[in-house]
Amino acid sequence: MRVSNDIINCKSCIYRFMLFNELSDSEYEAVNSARTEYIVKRGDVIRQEGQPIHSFLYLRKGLVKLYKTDKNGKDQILSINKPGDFINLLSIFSNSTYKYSIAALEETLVCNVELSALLAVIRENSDFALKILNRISKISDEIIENRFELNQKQIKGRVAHILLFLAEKIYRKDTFRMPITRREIGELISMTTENTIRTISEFKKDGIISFDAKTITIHDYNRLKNITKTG
Amino acid sequence: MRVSNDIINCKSCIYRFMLFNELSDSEYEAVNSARTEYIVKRGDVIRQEGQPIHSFLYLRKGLVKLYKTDKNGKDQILSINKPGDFINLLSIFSNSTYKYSIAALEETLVCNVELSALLAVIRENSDFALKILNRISKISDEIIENRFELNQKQIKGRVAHILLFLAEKIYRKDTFRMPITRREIGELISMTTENTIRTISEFKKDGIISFDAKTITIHDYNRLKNITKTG
DNA sequence: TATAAATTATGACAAATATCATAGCTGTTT
DNA sequence: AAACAGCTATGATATTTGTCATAATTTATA
Repeated sequence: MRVSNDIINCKSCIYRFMLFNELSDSEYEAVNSARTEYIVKRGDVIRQEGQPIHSFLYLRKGLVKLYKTDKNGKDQILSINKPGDFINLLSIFSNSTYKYSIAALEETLVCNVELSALLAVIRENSDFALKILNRISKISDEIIENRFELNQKQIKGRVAHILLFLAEKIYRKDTFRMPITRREIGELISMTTENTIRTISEFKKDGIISFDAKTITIHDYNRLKNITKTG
Repeated sequence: MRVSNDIINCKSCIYRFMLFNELSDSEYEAVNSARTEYIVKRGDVIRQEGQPIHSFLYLRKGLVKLYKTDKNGKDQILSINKPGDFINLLSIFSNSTYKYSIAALEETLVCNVELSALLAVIRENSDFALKILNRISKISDEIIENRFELNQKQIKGRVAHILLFLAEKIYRKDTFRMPITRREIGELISMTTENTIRTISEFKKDGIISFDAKTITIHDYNRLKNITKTG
């Protein structure tokens, strides 16, 4: 019952919300009663760099980006998060204010747990604390691993990497509505919008993908995977 | 007494080893008795990607690099660590084997705490667990922030960033023995060795720095800082 | 100390990426 | 439906970075 209450809309959630199964009934109630939810739409900024941190945030539905704006006003996107992800875990324990911004890429259901409730449970339950340590390490591993991968690729490999990520990790489908603009892909891979567009057009010309204004279809996974390795 | 036992050779250690001051005497003894130390010299690999994780590692003296080798056999350096730093904290809680390699950049005194002893203390002492959470978040913040900074700079800005890091964060001196080769600087900033060398030579020609085979001196901090902003 | 190996240095050229300009397309608002 | 803003598209050109070659210097080692 507890689990079904927390699982929405995403296969991987079963695995992800297991975190809460570490808790006793009373601990779970403590977290749950400190929880609020709200819906945001594409473009809404959920949290902004510099804002104070009051809560622990996770997604029940939708898609968000974690990003940071540099001094030239350009954004760099650190990660894209899906239902079940704890989207501000990296910030909670190291800073009193956000180091990154979070914005919705589509209609998104955000859950808010009062930070004090989470901290109380961590204090009570050391196994839960270790689970949090594990989760936080994995999140940071993923971001670091991602930058490591991108750094050894040129633009074609980087774009291919993102397209595969969307198809395999986010949508688990060959055809999907593109959740991010070409500019945002550029912000993910640290390339200009123009060259990102050029690269995607080239993939289309080569028959690897096809797309219209709304959706994109991946036709040749092998070739795309090859490009992430060689390009 | 406990503190003096843990402070060696580095101003920032007083701050850093405060972590252990969270512990009761018996907890501290548990950690301390599970501790061994050994000395390694420049080039020695302390831990290698893929090795199983048995211990918690920190430095009492020296300098190490955390790095990862890509499929072309090229290294990317994620961070440089100094005395007081916990050099494998990111790996401990997320994986059973190392995701990064660690190697000494100079003669280094490494401390090893049996992982089981650390975990036992974390289980007993939730404030200590929170401190570990804080530390791990800061480490990952630093690495991510670093990549964010580098991504918005061209080669001159990146090299300047590293030189300032060495002078201000590691040595706190204008003149110091260069701990890393030009190739390693390139591996830190994701640029080729040749272009890294060219850039450093250019700084010399411009009078911003001077160097011989062993040491380097920074003459114009302002100009170097400016380059990190504009370049 | 002699020799080898790695590092630093520099030039010429190739390749990748950024920049600037312009235009068509799509979706939103009035 | 018209007007607008933002996104996609593409060409021309400039800039940045990488690659390859070669040599001097430094460091490590026999």
